[in-house]
Amino acid sequence: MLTNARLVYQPHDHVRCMNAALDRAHEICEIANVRLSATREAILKLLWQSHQPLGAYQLQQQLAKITDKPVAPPTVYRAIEFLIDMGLVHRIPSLNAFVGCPFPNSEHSNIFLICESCKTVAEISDNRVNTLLETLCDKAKFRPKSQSIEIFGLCPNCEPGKKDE
Amino acid sequence: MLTNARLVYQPHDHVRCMNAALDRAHEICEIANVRLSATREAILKLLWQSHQPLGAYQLQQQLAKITDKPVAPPTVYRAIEFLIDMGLVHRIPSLNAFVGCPFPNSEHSNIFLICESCKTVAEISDNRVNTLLETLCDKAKFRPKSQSIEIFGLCPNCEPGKKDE
DNA sequence: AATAGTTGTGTTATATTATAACATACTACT
DNA sequence: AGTAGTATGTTATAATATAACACAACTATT
Repeated sequence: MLTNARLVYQPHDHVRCMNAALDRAHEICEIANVRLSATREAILKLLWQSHQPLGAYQLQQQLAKITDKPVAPPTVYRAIEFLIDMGLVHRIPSLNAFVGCPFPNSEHSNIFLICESCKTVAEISDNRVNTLLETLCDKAKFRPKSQSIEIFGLCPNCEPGKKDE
Repeated sequence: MLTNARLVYQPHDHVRCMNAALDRAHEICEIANVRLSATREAILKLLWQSHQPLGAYQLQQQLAKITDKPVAPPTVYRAIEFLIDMGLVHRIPSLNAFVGCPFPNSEHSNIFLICESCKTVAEISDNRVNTLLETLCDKAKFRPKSQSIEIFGLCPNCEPGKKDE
């Protein structure tokens, strides 16, 4: 099992967290021989400002703040598309929003824990879930290609009463 | 485990399928003492025309065809919201579309098998998945409230080569 | 360094999905 | 019939996403 839940739910050196993600991104793009252009890197960096997903238009706005020349929606969507294709970013369908992927090299498809209060998203990658779902698909004679598992609820910081025990 | 996969993937008496769903809906609304108005029933019926999900604007168009007075989007969305609240319909977030729920009385949260070719959606309800996901949430100290599990791939009818063996 | 081919971005317009806000109509109960 | 509650009509607009074509930047080769 792979997860960034502990990290996400605790105060941590987020700058390091972000830099690690950016470093991984550079590596991955280098290996794949594709360009992590300025726009693409900027979008990725914005997505790593926090563990809350951002919508395309939020990204557009924030990009306008830090750049001189504001960009139009297609540019944002193209950058996002690239990052998703490279496995560096995930789309959270039910939120129409995007979040940086904490372990882009993992083969496993991922589970998102979405806090309904603070909107923080943690990710879990677990083989048992995949195996179980594959078994179910098999029984149904369905051939799975990809999946999206979103769990909504309250993260430990927003859970009323006990914060950490 | 509960599923409508077998049914969905095989030729079946769909009129009966639909009528059963409508009957269930009437029952459920009666018990809950809420109104399954004409518009609401029409929308539900449209969603049960097939096992392919429909978007809000597709529903609007189809409704316009069978009714004399076309309705505006809010009416469609309100009907959908009602049906979702009653557990009679599901939203498929990644498709921005809606589909009739085959076992509205089930407590379990559901898994959608979405065929990328014919768009058919089958549903599975399985306790082991829920249990496993709860265990994972527990470890992450995340309190789950609801979930959405979408699996994309090919249904047996669209799987190239072997149709049924 | 000039060229051509590829890849990335700019720009404009528009499609698609969803909701806010307020007015009116319907329904069930007394 | 009157009234409270529920459902729908209507208008406008917000929010999300993409199509289509022009231009620019990068890369590899000569």
